[in-house]
Amino acid sequence: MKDMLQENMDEYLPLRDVVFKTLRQGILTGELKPGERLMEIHLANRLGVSRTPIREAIRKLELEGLVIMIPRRGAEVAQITEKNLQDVLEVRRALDVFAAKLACQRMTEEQKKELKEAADAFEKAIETKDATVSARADVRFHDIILEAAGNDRLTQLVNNLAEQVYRYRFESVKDERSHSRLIEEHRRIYDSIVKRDEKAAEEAVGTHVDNQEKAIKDQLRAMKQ
Amino acid sequence: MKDMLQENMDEYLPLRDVVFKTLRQGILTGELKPGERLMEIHLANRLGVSRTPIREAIRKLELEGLVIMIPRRGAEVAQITEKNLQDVLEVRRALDVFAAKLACQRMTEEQKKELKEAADAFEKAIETKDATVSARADVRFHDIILEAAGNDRLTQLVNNLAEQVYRYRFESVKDERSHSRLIEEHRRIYDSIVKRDEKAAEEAVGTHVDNQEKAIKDQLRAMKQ
DNA sequence: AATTATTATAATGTATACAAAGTACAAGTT
DNA sequence: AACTTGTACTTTGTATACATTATAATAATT
Repeated sequence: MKDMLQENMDEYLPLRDVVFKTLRQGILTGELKPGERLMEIHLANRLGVSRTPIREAIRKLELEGLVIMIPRRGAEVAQITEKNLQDVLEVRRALDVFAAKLACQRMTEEQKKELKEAADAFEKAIETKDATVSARADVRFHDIILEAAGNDRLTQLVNNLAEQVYRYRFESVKDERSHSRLIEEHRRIYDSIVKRDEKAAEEAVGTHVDNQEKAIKDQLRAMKQ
Repeated sequence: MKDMLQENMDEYLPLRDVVFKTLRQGILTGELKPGERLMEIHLANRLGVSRTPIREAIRKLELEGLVIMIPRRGAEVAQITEKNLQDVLEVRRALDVFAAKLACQRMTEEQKKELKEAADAFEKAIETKDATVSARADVRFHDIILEAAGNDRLTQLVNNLAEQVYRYRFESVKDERSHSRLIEEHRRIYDSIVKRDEKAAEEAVGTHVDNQEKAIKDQLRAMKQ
């Protein structure tokens, strides 16, 4: 009874958090374009709230690096420069590799089973050629590794960094030419982690992220023209 | 003339940022203790501002992980659990090691000179036995390595993580028994980076952070009693 | 015609107001 | 004595108001 109450409590979300999620989604999906100004009154009207929750959401986006503040002019969606993207990808690679290493040391038998299921589900998802389904399965696979790494801060940082390049990654899963490569890479990652072979896992994740990086950069170059 | 104006423009800081820095400082120095509630009206009165800048500052602290929000109850200073500290230190170690590796690849001759100066300054600072001066010199040394790594996102993350353990690190520099060890470690880091010996640099930074970690944990255990 | 002033408009920065939820404590009930 | 119930009070969540600064468009001047 008390538990049920506790559960339903979770449903309450302050407007600032709703706005935060909405704006972040908008930025990541590209609905809000880099350089676009985020004007409080406009957003408030559009979302049907007052300026206060908007402002508080923007403060969080600011710290996350998704918007930049110009004093007395307001917020605008952060530009993704090539250097910036490079920096994010570089750090993400390091952290993903580190997560794989930790996962080798800490993964439980239960998690091994989950990882196997996720790997299988990913291969099936790829076959459906539904990019959304594949992307979700891909996320699930990596989430299990992160969970196995057992470091909440690491999880938070990797997820945040992944978010910053989200708009591009989706496209990379779409590209059918890379499907067999993706499956192969996941298999190598799975095998090495299950064997607790740290060096192999680090290497497998490293090349996996490298390839993703290449795909993203191709994408970016294509977009520029 | 325009430049001067530009410069003076920088002096303007929105109250929210002043409050943000003030509160963060308060948390990191321990003036605001873990578990302590941050009540908006009290803080507003104490700092002589309205609730609005306070709230916006809290939103940023929330995302930084320095305060936690309890819905409809407000913010309180985040507890540092042992697990949490462990997680932060673990990630910080990985990123610091990574920064050293990048620094080996990218450090310019100019930066090498700066690093030498910083290393010398650190040794002199240690001799003065003034903990504040030593700590500052220590920060300077590590900042140069980060700068040489040439990755802004990495710099941001490392600084943020360092901040989370700041309240303990200060104490570790104070402990005179560790002085010779610190000097020795800095020398090894300096030497390996200048030689662009990635493996050695990674190892040197690794043990440096490990030792720091031990010191912090001793500190924490001592505080508990 | 180009450039500077002027002025109206709109946006941010900050403070305040008000409603809803949470807290604590006293009074009443079993 | 333990447990509700009620009530005053505090605090957050949200909206709005006001002041200051930026923006843009028009008029005035060279």
